[in-house]
Amino acid sequence: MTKILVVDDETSIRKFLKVSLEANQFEVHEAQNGQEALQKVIEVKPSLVILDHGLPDMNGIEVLKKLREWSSVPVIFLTVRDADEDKVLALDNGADDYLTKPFSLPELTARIRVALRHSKTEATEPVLSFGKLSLNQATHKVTYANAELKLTSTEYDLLKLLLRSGEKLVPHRMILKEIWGPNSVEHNHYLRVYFGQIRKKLDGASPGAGEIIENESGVGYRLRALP
Amino acid sequence: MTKILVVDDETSIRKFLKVSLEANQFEVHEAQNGQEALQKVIEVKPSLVILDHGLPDMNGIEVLKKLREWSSVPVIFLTVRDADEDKVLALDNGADDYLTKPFSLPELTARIRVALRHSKTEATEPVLSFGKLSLNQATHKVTYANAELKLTSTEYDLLKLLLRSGEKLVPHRMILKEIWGPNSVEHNHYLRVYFGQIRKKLDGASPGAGEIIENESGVGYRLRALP
DNA sequence: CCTCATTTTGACGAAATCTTGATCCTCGAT
DNA sequence: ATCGAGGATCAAGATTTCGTCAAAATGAGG
Repeated sequence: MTKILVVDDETSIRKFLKVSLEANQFEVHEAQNGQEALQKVIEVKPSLVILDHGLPDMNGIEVLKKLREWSSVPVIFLTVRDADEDKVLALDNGADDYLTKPFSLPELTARIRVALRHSKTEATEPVLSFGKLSLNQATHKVTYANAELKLTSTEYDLLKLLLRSGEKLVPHRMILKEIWGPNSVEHNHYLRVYFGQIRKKLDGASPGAGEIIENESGVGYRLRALP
Repeated sequence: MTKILVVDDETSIRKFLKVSLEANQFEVHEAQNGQEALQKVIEVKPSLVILDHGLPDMNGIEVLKKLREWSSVPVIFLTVRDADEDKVLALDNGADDYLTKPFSLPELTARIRVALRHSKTEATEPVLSFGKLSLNQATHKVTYANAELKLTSTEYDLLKLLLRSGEKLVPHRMILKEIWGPNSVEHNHYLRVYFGQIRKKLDGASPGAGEIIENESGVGYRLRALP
């Protein structure tokens, strides 16, 4: 569940946001002042922070500046102040959005979705691995024990499919449907040929490595942990 | 210079934004309707689009949806409408921000900076390089091992696209839609011709250098580290 | 209108990849 | 021990994708 940290000294506003956001499937954490806010970002690792401008110990901008020294978590300012300088200051210091109270809840949640959408695109782990086998989805390169394999795109897709399932068995028809489409569920022979080629290339990189691909007779294929 | 596309049917607003944004060191382009807007995004390749809600031919949301089918350029809605549903609709369909007229210019420029900061790619690095290959975005000059290449603008854009991706693989259709627009995703042949020309020019600068552009059959192209 | 650089198309051989069939192997059931 | 089903391996042909060259179209500038 996506975690949101709400930072505001007014209890009523915190409670209102907590209830409202939880109704939108977010996990809400709270902080009452700047010090606690910074602390909680470390503890909770929220996906987004909602920050009030006026806090008892330090103002929102100061909190934001401190935060930006080491964190890039999205921050939405939510405050009663509507002065231009405040907005510009907040936005230029790393805030991702700025909303003025009174605000509408639908708008807030929409803007939260925008901020989360932005941060999500940056962080997607492109590497799948199993034992000494590693597949990089960004570069489209596959290595076994650091030796690069030269695979065709179909071979690559097949290996990716197995890697996604870890050591779980993948049934014949599921592989066929996924790679060759629903009209090819019969062509069991493709699998023998292609996995044969992949095994040969694995052996080329490291003799014996081909055995990482295991067949369960009549059922399907899976990856198997090698010693 | 950072390019911004302003889409609005009212000439007065376009002129006002043009003057204001140019004072902030942006290069401003204009479109009066949705059709022209989509066209200009392809031609001009702006770093950001400012979109009005009400356009003569189609409304802003429709333009946004069409745009999002192939482009991830940041979009800021700028409109007289202040209804919640409009905001939520725009934001959830891929808009990055939503401002209601009358707006303050400092706030708009601050929000533009936020949006550009998010799209991070271009804004910062004036020089892209990979191995002995180097491309200067300020001067539009490309060199390999310090020898200058004379490239046409399309060749330059293609090389820039690969350089931005480093050694990541760039799929055919992504290159095509990025350079020639979404109606050309089928014209695979362009890539062969153009990369052929670029390779020849690279070889002219330093024999063998053409091999820095690598093809993954059926998938796409990428840069490859040369010994 | 002409010129020149560039883009778009077409054609064709080369290379890579896919499909198919033949043959041999393994293992459990009879 | 034999048989048969599913699996592995190999290689030839079919097909797709690439790289290359060059001719035709386009279009900006003189």
